[in-house]
Amino acid sequence: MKKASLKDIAQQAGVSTALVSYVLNGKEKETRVGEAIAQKIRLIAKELNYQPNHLAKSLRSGKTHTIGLIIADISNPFFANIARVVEDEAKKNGYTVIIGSCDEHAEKSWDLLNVLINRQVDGFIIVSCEGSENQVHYLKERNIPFVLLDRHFPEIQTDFVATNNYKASYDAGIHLIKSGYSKIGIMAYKSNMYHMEERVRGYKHALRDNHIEFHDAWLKEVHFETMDSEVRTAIDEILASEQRLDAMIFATYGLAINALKYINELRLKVPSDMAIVSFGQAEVFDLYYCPITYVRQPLEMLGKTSVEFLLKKLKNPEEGMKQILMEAKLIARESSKAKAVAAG
Amino acid sequence: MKKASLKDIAQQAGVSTALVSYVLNGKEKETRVGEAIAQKIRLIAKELNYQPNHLAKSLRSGKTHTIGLIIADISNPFFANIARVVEDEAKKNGYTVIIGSCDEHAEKSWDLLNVLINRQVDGFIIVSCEGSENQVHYLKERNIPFVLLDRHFPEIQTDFVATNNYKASYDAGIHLIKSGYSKIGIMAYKSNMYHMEERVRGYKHALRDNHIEFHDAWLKEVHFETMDSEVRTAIDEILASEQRLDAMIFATYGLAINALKYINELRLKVPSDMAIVSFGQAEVFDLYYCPITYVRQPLEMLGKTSVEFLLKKLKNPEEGMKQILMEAKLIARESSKAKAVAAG
DNA sequence: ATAGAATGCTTAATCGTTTAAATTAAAAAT
DNA sequence: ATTTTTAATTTAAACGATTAAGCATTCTAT
Repeated sequence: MKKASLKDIAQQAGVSTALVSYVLNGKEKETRVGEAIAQKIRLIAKELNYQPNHLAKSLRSGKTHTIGLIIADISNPFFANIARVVEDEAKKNGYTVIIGSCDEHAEKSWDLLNVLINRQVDGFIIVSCEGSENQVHYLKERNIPFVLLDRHFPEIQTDFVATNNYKASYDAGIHLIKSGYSKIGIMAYKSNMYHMEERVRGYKHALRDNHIEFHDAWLKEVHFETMDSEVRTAIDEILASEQRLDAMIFATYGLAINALKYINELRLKVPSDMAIVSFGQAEVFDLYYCPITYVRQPLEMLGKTSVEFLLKKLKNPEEGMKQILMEAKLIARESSKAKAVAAG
Repeated sequence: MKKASLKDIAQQAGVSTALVSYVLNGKEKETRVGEAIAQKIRLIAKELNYQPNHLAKSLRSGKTHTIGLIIADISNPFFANIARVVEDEAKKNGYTVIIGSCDEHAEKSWDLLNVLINRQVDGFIIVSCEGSENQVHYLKERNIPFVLLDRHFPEIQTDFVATNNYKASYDAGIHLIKSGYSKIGIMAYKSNMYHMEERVRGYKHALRDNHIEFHDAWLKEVHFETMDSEVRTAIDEILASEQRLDAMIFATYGLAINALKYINELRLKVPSDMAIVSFGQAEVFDLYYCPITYVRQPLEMLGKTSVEFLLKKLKNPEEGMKQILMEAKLIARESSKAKAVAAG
């Protein structure tokens, strides 16, 4: 049994497709369709289990009610969760989301962008990866609506929804200092992306404001692709140095996971051998023998707001630029508890 | 600047859209397009950065090159990962995947099904939830191609790709018994889904084959929606009973996570207080103070094969029914290590 | 020279909708 | 008895692509 189309209904009802379209779209009033014929049309539609063809609708209207979501790394649970939020929120508004992960590769991101543009998505929500500025410019030029999520480029004027990473990292530093730690390192991705730089900057300022001198060796930058080995090397270096750190901030979930694995192998104890605060959030942090203190980003709000911004823009393309920085919250757990000797 | 269409190219080249279509689809030979004009068309297409409109193509061809993937619970990392595999594999073959999670609700699954059918997906890959048999029948009647993934209904003849859950669970039981445990419980979802029943059956047979009497109190069934509290109650009961269990099998990842959280709260030690084997896989199991023994399902193969089956069916709808059961592998870790007194 | 084949291109229908404009018929106003 | 309004419906173009069929040319063979 083939799918029923407007035509089929029209034939059965003995009317033109226009009438059917009007009735089924609730425009009977404006277009003055007779009550009797309207009833008949609705009945036949139900009988044939009519389902409109989205392709045809979209082709005609130029709107697909589809959002392209490009995520820098879907294997990161933070992003996976944010994707869920975006999907749910979009669905609530009658939009479908097509998700793609570029795995932190600008090239892949570019491919995705094109595939999704071909698929006629109405707009994009993008967690940008390094080196994708040109793509942002492209979207602006082509006048394709989009919102940057979680990461943005301060030098490009765009809509965005992101976390105040500077503040989050600053808070993490302050928290460790207040808990009695003073030799505090940070591990981050080697990257010139703004959100990463902000995390390092916040950490540095926390030290500075507490008259702790920052040493270059305290900042460990590793490459995303070769994280596995570089994290180990970095931790080896930290342990070998005379200035033995007593606490570390991990700027991302992935770094923390890799580091924790290695720390376990080395039989180091958290927090006595090393206190830890990490960005990102996941069940792992709860179930680790020593629950990990982490920076909780307003995941739900980030996702929802990004959808909200985009949909507003889709409804009214003239809408002004929307930018928002949301505050993260430090969730203190065992992994950063006050040093025995220090003040509680 | 608006998107260029075939018409735009045709106008610039001073030819009909037919020629442009032929050239850009590589049919110049069959349709005998002049070499000079073909060159010109290709050049103009490049200049205008022509991107074909998928909607129009699909409307015409009846093929969207889109697969609907309905997942029972995307918050389960096993499913999240399998979704990734499906997506990657589909992309390799030029297909886009639209993912939806029904959160184990048949009703939601039904909605998703309809939304995706409206979107004209070419076929489905489905991780079914309880009570969705009617949906499977519907797809069969409507002759819409689909493959069931991970879960299937033995009483309905369909294509499917799944794990041999009976064997996996049997192996888990044997492993615990060989490691010296004898009072072995299992926690599962209260469900009459086949995959769940098979897991319980496999466990029971492992006991039987080793002359261990199964007690009803050893099987704890909890509801998916109220898992949080019911898992706790179940564990409380186990601890309170005179027949104190020394090992447990968790039939799903979600159950294991909830149980481990509670076990931690109770300060029980794994495996000395209770050995554990769990289905599912995730980083948590690695980073837990005592790495968790788990059943590794052939995630990659499951995902890839399901795509393969579906695409074959799309290419040739007359293709015969394909069913496959894949073997899981038990990954032994600390959480089920041999009891001190028992044989190593 | 001329039928027939080969070549190169256009026409027009089609997929399933939407919607402005045209048409017709009936009712109301003159 | 006309004209004007109002109501109810149809027509047809459009969205952007594909493709079978048709129409001119030019070339080849008789």
